[in-house]
Amino acid sequence: MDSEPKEGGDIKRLAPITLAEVAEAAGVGESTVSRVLRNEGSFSRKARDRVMEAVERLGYVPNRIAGTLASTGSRLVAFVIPSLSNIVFPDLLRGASGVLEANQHQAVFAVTDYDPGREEALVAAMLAWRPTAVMLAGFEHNEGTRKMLRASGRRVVEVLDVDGEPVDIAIGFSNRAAGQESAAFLLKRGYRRIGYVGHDLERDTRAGKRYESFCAALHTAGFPLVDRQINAGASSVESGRQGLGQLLARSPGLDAVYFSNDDMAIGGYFHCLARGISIPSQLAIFGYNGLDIGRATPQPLSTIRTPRVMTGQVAAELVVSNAPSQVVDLGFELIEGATA
Amino acid sequence: MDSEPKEGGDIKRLAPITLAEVAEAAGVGESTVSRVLRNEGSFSRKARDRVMEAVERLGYVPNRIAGTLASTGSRLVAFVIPSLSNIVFPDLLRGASGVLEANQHQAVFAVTDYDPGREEALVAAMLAWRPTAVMLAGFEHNEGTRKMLRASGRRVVEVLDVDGEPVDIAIGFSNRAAGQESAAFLLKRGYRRIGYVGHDLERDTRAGKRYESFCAALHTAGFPLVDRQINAGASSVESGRQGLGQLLARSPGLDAVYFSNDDMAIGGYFHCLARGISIPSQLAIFGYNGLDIGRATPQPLSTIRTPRVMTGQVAAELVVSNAPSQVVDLGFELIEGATA
DNA sequence: ATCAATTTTGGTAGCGCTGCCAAAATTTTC
DNA sequence: GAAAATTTTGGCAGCGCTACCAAAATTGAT
Repeated sequence: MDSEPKEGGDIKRLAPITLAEVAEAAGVGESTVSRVLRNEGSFSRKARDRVMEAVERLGYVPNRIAGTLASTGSRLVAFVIPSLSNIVFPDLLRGASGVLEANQHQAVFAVTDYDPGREEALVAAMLAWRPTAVMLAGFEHNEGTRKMLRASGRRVVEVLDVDGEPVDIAIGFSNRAAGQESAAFLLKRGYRRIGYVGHDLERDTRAGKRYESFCAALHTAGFPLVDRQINAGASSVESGRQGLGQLLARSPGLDAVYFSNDDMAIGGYFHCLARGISIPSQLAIFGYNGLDIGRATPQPLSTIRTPRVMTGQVAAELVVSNAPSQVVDLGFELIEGATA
Repeated sequence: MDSEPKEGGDIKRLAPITLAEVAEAAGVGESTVSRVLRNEGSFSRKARDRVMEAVERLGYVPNRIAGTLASTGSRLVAFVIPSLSNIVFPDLLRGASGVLEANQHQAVFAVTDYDPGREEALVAAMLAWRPTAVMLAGFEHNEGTRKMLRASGRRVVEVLDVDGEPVDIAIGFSNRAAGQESAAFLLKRGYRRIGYVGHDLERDTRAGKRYESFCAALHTAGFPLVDRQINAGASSVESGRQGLGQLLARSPGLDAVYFSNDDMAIGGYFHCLARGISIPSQLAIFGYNGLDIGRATPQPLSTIRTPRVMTGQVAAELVVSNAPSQVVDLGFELIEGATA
């Protein structure tokens, strides 16, 4: 094997087959081939058969680059997401990709790593493909990003949050309400000395919103947050485990801990298992996301289940159907579980 | 809000700015603008400044569709992956996307749901974008898929496996070796009555390869697999938990269980926790993947850690550098852990 | 100052397809 | 059977950009 990229045994062509070649081979005009392949306009059954035969025989694959340039609409949908480590985003992509594929669209994505500057650069790169829509996480974007999006003439969908002013469409659930309800639940259960373990809130602004409204609700109820441990970096099971260890070392009297998400909460759960802290009698644990793993633990995790996959589905559906600007609140479900 | 998609306050343009308009505004020729923006060929400092000023002022975003059609190479890399639920694939995408973004490429993806027919259709859809490369999981593809890929003139990268005949490039690790080493490890530790809990092996052919070579190794050693529980559907913690329950109900005398991956193994771990089965003295557990969560459990999971993110990185690097056809075995690492 | 070498510049022909239109073929109507 | 209505068809401009080339401007050598 040498540096030559391809040298494919049988079929060796530098340039792929073009529509003109198919037309030639089928003995029809280019327009007819185009119409048949897009199943648009009118053509005779005979023409159709001859075209299809030629397409088959030559192994023709249409060039969407050219097609897009000539027509309008790229049938590409761009996702500019903060991360792929946080299961939230694969779930979102999963929901969307099914719908997109069923509608002959393709998903393009790029990962910002929670950096608004990168987000701006990546949005620009994405817009260069003239996508049908751009999907972003949440509402916190640079002014430059927002301006570019507005000027782009593309659909813009901000997902996984509804607490903000959308550029065009927003689909998700209220992180503020989630934080508030989590607090209400813990209070209702009688917990009073409540702590928090979270990851980098500067970057994950949705987690930040949950935290803020959680604290506010506790405060209003007269039982303000006792202590918190906020670890740098992304959320992870390990971070949650260590975080709870550090928190409890400082504040041993806590009776419940709210985690920034389920990954962190599962880590906390493991800490308790390892230390023999009984849940929930000695310490209650509450998460966010409603991951599957939380249902398989010996005690099901108390958490809030968010419709992440459905967010992706609905986002994709609105985009392919060219729906009007709107905010769709898909809500969430509080899972009582057995850890709080 | 009504059905009108956009009506963006200030900037209202149906068609985005074109390069010709920038040239006009900057008082230079189109070619100059093109050269400046691609930073290719030569141009004076003065020309550069005028172009950049106009670009800035007009908010010009180049049209890559047109650029690609006129030149060669779309700077798109297509991923046709089986799933987004299995963390393996987000990890792969994560590794690749960083490298791609750093090299001005974009990732497009589609999800086959482990269906070779869908894979074929999606590969065709992807090839329509004339991507720089197509990345696929493993070697098990329809003949039609393979033929299309060979005829496409694109780079083809088959990832996450090296046990097979690549179309062009293969990067990953040996699933057969992993199965074999897992068996050797359990035997070395003295386990003799070994079972297996897995998910749908027809579809996840890489898990199937591990299973086969695991069984073969046990057989060779004279301690063939005692029993197995194979659940339909994708792998999940819940499936692993239930699977182990069913397996142990049938074969209570097992002293070790090999799981199709870490998700399943963690499920098994939870089953043991819930039933008070002590690990590893009563039952040993061994997984595959080396997920982070397995390091945070009270007893670290015994497993094989695979370089999934690095697979993505290397795949992307080879593609952007137009490396020759080759097979890259990234190997794996056996984590002794505390569960086996 | 003169001519050669070099750098910078703009015009223009496509890239492969779709959209438009008028021409050709077919069907319907009287 | 002729005229009108309808369906089917092919030619060609042009989508926005890059590649190529020749012309213009600048620099260097003598």
